[in-house]
Amino acid sequence: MTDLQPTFKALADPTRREILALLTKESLSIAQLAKNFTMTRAAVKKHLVVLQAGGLIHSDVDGRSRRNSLNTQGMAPVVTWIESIDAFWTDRLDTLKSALEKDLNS
Amino acid sequence: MTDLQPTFKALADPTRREILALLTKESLSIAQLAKNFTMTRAAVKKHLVVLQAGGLIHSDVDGRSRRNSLNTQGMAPVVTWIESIDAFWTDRLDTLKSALEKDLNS
DNA sequence: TTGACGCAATACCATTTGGTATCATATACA
DNA sequence: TGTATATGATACCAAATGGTATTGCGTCAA
Repeated sequence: MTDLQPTFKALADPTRREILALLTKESLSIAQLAKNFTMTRAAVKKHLVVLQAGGLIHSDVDGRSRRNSLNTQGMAPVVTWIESIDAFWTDRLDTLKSALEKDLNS
Repeated sequence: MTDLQPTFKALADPTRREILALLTKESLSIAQLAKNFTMTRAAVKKHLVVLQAGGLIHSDVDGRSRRNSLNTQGMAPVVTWIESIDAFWTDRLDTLKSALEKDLNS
């Protein structure tokens, strides 16, 4: 059984969800991300650490900067858990997953 | 735009997720739920309040007891949000695929 | 080599959170 | 009625959390 906690915890903060939403558009450095918020870069950095612990992003060194990118595969444990709670969502989520798998295999 | 925060917050605690898992099998009173944990009944009650605020359960009076039941519809905002993140991912894969094909053909 | 720039790390602070303990309220039943 | 049972509500505590401020470390460019 994978550890769901870090991922659920990462998703529980609105700032972190907004960071993820921003990263869906493009990979961004901390400074670029921080421009979207009123808080300091250090605060944004802390959120990135939590997101990384949840397996939702990864960051790669790029010169003296650092590119933070989305890792939607990290959402998999959450999706699986939701499925386990009620079969109602299984169909909807299965459709979503097949779409992803289709893309991955094509 | 529905308020995702109460639901994500409700899901962020392992005890609360376990309560939801227990409620998938049957509706339970606070006392019955509390038997599954080492914490006090009052602590379980607090978790139930948070789950209710997240729209994930509802509780109906039943004599001097109270039946707590799962409300899987409450998961809808979360699923929708995840879809919004994943929808990007499929697009992103398409972009990547086109870029690769372009590279291969050049 | 020397700044300047971007990020990392740490100390520190206020607030939130998960928990207990305790007391109050409502209902079933002898 | 009176008592036991189940829940509700509140005060309080320790730890986690989200934030700032500050300091230090690499890396690019003149």
